[in-house]
Amino acid sequence: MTPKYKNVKQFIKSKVLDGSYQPHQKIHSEYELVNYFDVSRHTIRQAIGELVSEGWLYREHGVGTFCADRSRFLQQPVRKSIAIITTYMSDYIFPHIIRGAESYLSDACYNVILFNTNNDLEKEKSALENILSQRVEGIIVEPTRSAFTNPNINYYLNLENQQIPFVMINAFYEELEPFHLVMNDEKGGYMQTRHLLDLGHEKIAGIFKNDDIQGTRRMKGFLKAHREAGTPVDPNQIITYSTAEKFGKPVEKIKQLLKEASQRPTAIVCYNDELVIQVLDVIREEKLSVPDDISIIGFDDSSLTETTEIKFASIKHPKTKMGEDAAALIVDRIEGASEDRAESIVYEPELVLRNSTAAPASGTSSIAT
Amino acid sequence: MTPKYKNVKQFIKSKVLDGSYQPHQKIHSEYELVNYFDVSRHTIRQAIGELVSEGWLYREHGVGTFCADRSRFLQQPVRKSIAIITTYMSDYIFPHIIRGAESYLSDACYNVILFNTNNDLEKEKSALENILSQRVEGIIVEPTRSAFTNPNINYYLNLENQQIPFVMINAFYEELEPFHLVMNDEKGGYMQTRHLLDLGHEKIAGIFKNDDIQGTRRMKGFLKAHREAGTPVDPNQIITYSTAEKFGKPVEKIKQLLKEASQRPTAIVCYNDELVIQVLDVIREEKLSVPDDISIIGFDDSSLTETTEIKFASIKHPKTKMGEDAAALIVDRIEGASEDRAESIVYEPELVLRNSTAAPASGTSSIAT
DNA sequence: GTAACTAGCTTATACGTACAAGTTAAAGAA
DNA sequence: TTCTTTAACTTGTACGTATAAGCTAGTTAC
Repeated sequence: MTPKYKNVKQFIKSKVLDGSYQPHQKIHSEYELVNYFDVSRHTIRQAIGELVSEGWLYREHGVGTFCADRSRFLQQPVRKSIAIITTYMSDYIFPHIIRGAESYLSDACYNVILFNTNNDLEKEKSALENILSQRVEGIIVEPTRSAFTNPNINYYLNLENQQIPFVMINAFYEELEPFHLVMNDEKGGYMQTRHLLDLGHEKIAGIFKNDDIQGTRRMKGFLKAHREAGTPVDPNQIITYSTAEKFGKPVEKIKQLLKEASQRPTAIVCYNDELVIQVLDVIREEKLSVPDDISIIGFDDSSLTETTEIKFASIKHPKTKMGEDAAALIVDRIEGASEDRAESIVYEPELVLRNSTAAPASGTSSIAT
Repeated sequence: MTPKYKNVKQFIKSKVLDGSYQPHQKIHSEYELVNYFDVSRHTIRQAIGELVSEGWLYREHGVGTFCADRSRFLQQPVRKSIAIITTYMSDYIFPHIIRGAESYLSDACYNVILFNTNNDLEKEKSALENILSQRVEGIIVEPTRSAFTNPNINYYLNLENQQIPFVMINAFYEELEPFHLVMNDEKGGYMQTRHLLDLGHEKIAGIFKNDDIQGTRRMKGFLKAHREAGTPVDPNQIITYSTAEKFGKPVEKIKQLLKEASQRPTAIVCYNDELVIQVLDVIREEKLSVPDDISIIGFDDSSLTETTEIKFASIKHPKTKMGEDAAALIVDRIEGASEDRAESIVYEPELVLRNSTAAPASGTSSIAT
């Protein structure tokens, strides 16, 4: 005994095939079919539902069910694609990384598909789901909230199962041991701080982000430099902030430090150049001068170092080159030409001095407090 | 309110994608899911039914429902894609435009494929060829060297033939009469200049780009404001430059003007905020002060207006919103839901004042020199 | 004439019930 | 032990009901 819904299905299919239903023509309504076959609406819907999912029909809410146009079976070859997932694609140095990757990948005949997470794990999840459900050859990903355990870890493991290569840039989840391209952030933080210690500073404030690995590593370097120099670190001089607090907390905290002469540091190590810009505003407000009263140093050596009246020191970040390298690495792993050559890269930091650092005025000095 | 069965569907799909359900592994039974989600079995069956027809799962009568092995079947469900072609994707306000578009398009379930031209017509050509030879549903393009005739015009005409909709942002090729989203650049240039004229300035320098339409339009506004105010324009006070000359010519020319007191303008209208940053360096070099000696005004109201010690006036640019609008417009045209609603947008400029403009010191004024 | 409303159609979602049919493994009989 | 039965579970088919939501055309009100 064939099920009723299969009879209905066959009946409609025949009408499509013999031309009784022409493409885009409305077929009988569900209730008409209910009466015609003397079955329940559920049965009719089951038959139509399957025909829709098989491409014979399509439905329009409130209008009716229509015969599909099956003449379109032409599908052209699709170029291979690489997905890039970034946290804040429009800000700061990220666009440069993307441009580097785009440049390499378009030369290598790959499409670049872009996903932006806004540092939102839900968005990262939906990006990964999209990627897993299409054909993407590889992924360049900048991890979201890299200092914490990532709930999307399963998706990354599944990428490995499905042999879709991915590389992580700027930071990476330790537990995954993925291919990665990162700065030596600890050394970078060390170099920032060491430079200031060498100049004779003894009271150095450090402002670091605490929800990505870069921040915690740079702070580690900050502490290491102090330890090595035998200079004690005053916990009050360390300020940490999360991405959400970016535009409030660090500025307020540093303002407090600068206001009280007893607390005031003679130098400030900043997590990145964006932060330097914010801190410079505070310094101007307090009528202090750089580098006479306060030395300051940023990280990433972005174009911001040159935009203001104070051209400030920073640590060089590969930016565009990192994008290119990431693209090259992923293409290598896809095309498998050189299994051995493909490996992670740790970029060594480089100090770029400008006129924002100098020996401290006090201690030996003459500037009034 | 998303339907319940879609939630169930998404839940199961996530489990497949993140690998919780491995291929050929039995998933939870229908009644387990009924209890878990507290919905009827009908709802569960609807969700599973769709996932089966989409190839995520398969069922065995009397045994259970299983995760399908998608590894070879994977090529089928390709998401629709929109291409974005930009001139300088990493610089200045462009990343914000892209982010706006990405945000809208990912919500609307489109992939974003990125092409960067570096203002190189050859690259624009190869991007268009790529797009035409794949299945791309629509294009958002920022024209390359828009002030000149475009040799790639045939590709755009061919896009029209193939009924692939495109919209142009920031500028557009007049001869194509495409859908477009642009600033009212002439009015913007007019407002910059008018503000300075209203303050009493009579010798205003204008620095404009000459290889895109934005530049020529803004200059037109600059001239119109002068004409309307009855203030003659000294041709020596107008500086134009091409993209290639961006980092040399405008700075040198303005330096010449500022050095000679007889030529020195009391105010400067800049093509955009990036240029203001460069000009501010020259002003500092010449030991002039803003706004006492010189007023200055930028265009685009980018974050640069707040980075330096002088917070400068600018003309507001929609940036992220422009990206969103462009995406909405292209999606509208693809899905054809509202043929009449889809139309070009001209954004009206808005003057944002900060502390970079004031009445001129000489002439009628009281501010000490 | 036009605009707003409404009745009546369509499909969409969701609850319930019942029984059929296939599979599995434990319980019981040989 | 080995075979058979059966209980308990799985998915499959099929009915009924209700309400929501979208579209269209005709009617009404202005």
